[in-house]
Amino acid sequence: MQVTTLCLGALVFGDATGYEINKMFEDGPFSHFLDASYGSIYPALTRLTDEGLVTCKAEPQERRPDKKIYSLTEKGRLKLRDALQQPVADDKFRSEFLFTLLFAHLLPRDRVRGMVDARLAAMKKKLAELAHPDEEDTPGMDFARQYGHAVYSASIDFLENNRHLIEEIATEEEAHV
Amino acid sequence: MQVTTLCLGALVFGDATGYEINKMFEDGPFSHFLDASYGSIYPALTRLTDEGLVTCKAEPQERRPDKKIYSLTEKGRLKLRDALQQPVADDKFRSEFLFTLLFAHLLPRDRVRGMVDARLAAMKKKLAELAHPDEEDTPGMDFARQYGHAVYSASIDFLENNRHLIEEIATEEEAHV
DNA sequence: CTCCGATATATCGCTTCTATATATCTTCGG
DNA sequence: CCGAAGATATATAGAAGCGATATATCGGAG
Repeated sequence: MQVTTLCLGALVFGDATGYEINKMFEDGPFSHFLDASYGSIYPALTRLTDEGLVTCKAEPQERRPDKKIYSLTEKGRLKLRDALQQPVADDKFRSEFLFTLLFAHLLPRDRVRGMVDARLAAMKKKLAELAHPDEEDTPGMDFARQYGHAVYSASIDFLENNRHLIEEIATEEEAHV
Repeated sequence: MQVTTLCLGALVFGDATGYEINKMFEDGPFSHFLDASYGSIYPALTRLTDEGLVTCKAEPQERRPDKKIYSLTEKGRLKLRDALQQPVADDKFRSEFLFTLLFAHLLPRDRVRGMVDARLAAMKKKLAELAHPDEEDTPGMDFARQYGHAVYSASIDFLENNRHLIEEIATEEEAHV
């Protein structure tokens, strides 16, 4: 799924600037299961404008470059609906954390403990973000939020209950003292 | 984390060809939480060889190009150990499935049902792969396997218990008949 | 006995990420 | 009341990596 499609999707929720679309991926509703950055968003918006799938209204601003507000066209709406009917790629999970733990036996125990602590903290933060429904959320967002909450809960439980297994494997450094 | 580091890690488990390393990402022990492809693996192995972090032994084969077997050097082993002490990137989860469901209200109900069925099937397949410990697995692999099992179990449970929420939102097509 | 999938190496083109440059406004602590 | 830091906003260069493809052979299914 290309960034152009993701941008069309973002604009379904209302007109937005490139900056605002970026925020949706960074902090906003998409942040938990998608990512895209300026380097792909701005070129994508240009391409979409060329193809007539979005329109761009430049709003003049004093002492700064124009704010470019993008809106979905009817053609863009149809294109999105079409794209959403195409087969989706498998969910992908990427974890340098788990990769590193494959080599726990090569690492000092403190390093392993620190990594587990950091990951737990990060996941608990995410869990808190996902804990409460937002009244502005669409039903789809609410579903995604609950899904995320369930998965993070399970991850945290597993890590808390099983961290000793991996920490035992790490090399004990205290012998060096 | 660069592909070079991932390749160093792959070679800790034994000498291998580029083809075999690719399989580790596609089917093997890394497949559940990492990905890399020929386009990055082969160039990475060349770079690692140039830097003396791995050695390459060409094994002549009849009627085909030589099989190039890569081995970790002591220098490479140290480099890996060093790389594993660097801060790891956050885990990343990418789901076009959840993205598409954000627009469930724009999609025919059959499409949504089909997507959920497909995702459940894919996750159950993954769960089955992760269900049983392999005697050849290292402790780190076993930990990752159990982690994956816990997360997939939770995902499947959530989807089975809550799929009606998203399916109700989809547009009912039967009215058109 | 043919065709397909696995084995095996390798590269090209395109997409996309990371980091950075530029410029202004707001907010908040000292 | 000032200065620093962070938010707003656009945009691109450079590096990295994915997906597809090309080449070639072998074993097994049908």
